[in-house]
Amino acid sequence: MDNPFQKTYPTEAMERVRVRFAPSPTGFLHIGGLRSALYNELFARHHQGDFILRIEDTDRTRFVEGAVENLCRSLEACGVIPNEGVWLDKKGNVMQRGDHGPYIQSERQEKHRAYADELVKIGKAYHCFCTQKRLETLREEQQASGKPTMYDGHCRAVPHEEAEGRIKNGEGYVIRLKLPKQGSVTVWDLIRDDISFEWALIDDQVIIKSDGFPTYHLAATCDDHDMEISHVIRGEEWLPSAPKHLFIYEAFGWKPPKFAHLPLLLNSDRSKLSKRQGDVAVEDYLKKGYLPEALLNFVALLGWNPSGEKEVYTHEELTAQFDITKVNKAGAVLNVEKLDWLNAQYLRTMPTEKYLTLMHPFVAEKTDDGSFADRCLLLIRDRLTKPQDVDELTTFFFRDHLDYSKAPLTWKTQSREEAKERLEALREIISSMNEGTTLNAMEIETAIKNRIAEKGWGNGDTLWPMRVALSGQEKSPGPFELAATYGKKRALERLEDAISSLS
RNA sequence: GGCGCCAUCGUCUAUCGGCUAGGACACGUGGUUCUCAUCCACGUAAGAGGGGUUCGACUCCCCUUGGCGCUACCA
Repeated sequence: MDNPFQKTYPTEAMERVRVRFAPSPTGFLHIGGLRSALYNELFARHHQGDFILRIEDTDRTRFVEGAVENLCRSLEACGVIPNEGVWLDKKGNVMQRGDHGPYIQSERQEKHRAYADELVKIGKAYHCFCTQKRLETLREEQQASGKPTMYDGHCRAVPHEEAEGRIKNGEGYVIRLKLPKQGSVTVWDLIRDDISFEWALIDDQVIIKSDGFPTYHLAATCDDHDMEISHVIRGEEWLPSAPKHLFIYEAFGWKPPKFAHLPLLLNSDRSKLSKRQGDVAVEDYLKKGYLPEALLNFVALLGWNPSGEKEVYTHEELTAQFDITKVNKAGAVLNVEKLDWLNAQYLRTMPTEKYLTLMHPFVAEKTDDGSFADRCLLLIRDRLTKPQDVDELTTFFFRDHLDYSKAPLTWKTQSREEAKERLEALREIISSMNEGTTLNAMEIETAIKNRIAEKGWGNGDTLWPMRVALSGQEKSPGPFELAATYGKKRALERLEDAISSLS
């Protein structure tokens, strides 16, 4: 009854949901960007709408070669795929699709220009001839006298004809919004409800720079309108400029979209997530071997959750449950340990075939024996957090000989003679076993446990030497599994090595 | 400085006025066990402070404090 979102949320009747992720191509896809993209995508899919990728490259000084391709690849790797806008074809070329193009902002410059001129014409914007120098001095003065630093409206009063003349004379200029000087404006946000701002405190924003390019404020707003964007879901850093955007919609008599400003992702010290403190690039996480599904799951739950006690969600489940109004207002600290845990969950529960296919590249160079490699991978599955851990966990499998100086072959206070005696017995048991193609861990266990019982030995004084003989490690998978994984021949070679090292 | 946003375990969060404040990660203890890991069980741990409103506030309102964002011809 008193839910403010019932105003018109989630979508007005018959309205087509169209949302966009609009990054600027300054390098790589930021993990926070991935979350923004995901929330947009989830919202769109949930409401059977469109998810558009638009590239905001109006700042030519910040453009990075290859960044667009990079962005697309990271999104695709994570399965957050736009159905409209910029995409990469099979050869990796940047392409565009949809009837609302172009989707690369720099290609829309003429439209932006026309909109800006229109705003000037209807008295909602004006040409400003103030030099950088003047603006600097102004700012310094304001700072010195403790006043808010903002444009003083110096060129607001320049008559149209004079402005035309000065432009004709080649004088440099920008176009600024002619914002109201009094009253207030209220932005309605799906996550934060109503937020009010005093017009008097908002700067006359530059919408066309002296290089003729539009700024974000004009370009994004006009493009959102042209592309019939219904909901603008973006980072919280845009909240303070939302009134300017609203002003443009109203100036043109356009119906504004609904806004949802997402909370920021934070470093562990609660500052805005930065490169300085760990990885922020999606590609870096992927390179480290984190699974896209895990990363997506992780990022989705940073600032939102479906309020059950479930932790692991598929993309489909996220889509079905996603509710933009349930997104948290507070920023969220990135907790890599939880990502590790999630990743491990995925590694353990995915189909075995998929697991092996995924992991194979990490051991492929170490052996030609594919079946042996698979057995090794299966054996370490429970001890894996990320694929890159594979190396550390498997190297001993593929060594010709193990270095037994690193871990004692003797258990606790056991004598070398006794350890050797046990290993010789084990060698005899295993060599008498019927191998087939591989040994079976259960059979080995039964045979060895029988012998232990028969002789009155202890588990520790038999199994420890065996396990270390096979692994060369203090910590490793169990001895029976190791023997089975090696196969009869290799297992016996290892035992032989260990026995001679005890002689 | 100005404007805005925010505030539950160390971290991510549940709670839409009734709470013995729930879950997950991390951490600790115990069990299984030759080791480690897995797995299972258990445990430590939170409503920033102060005022209201109310029979009743973690939940609503105000103030304070703290954190963050914006304050560019960057997005």
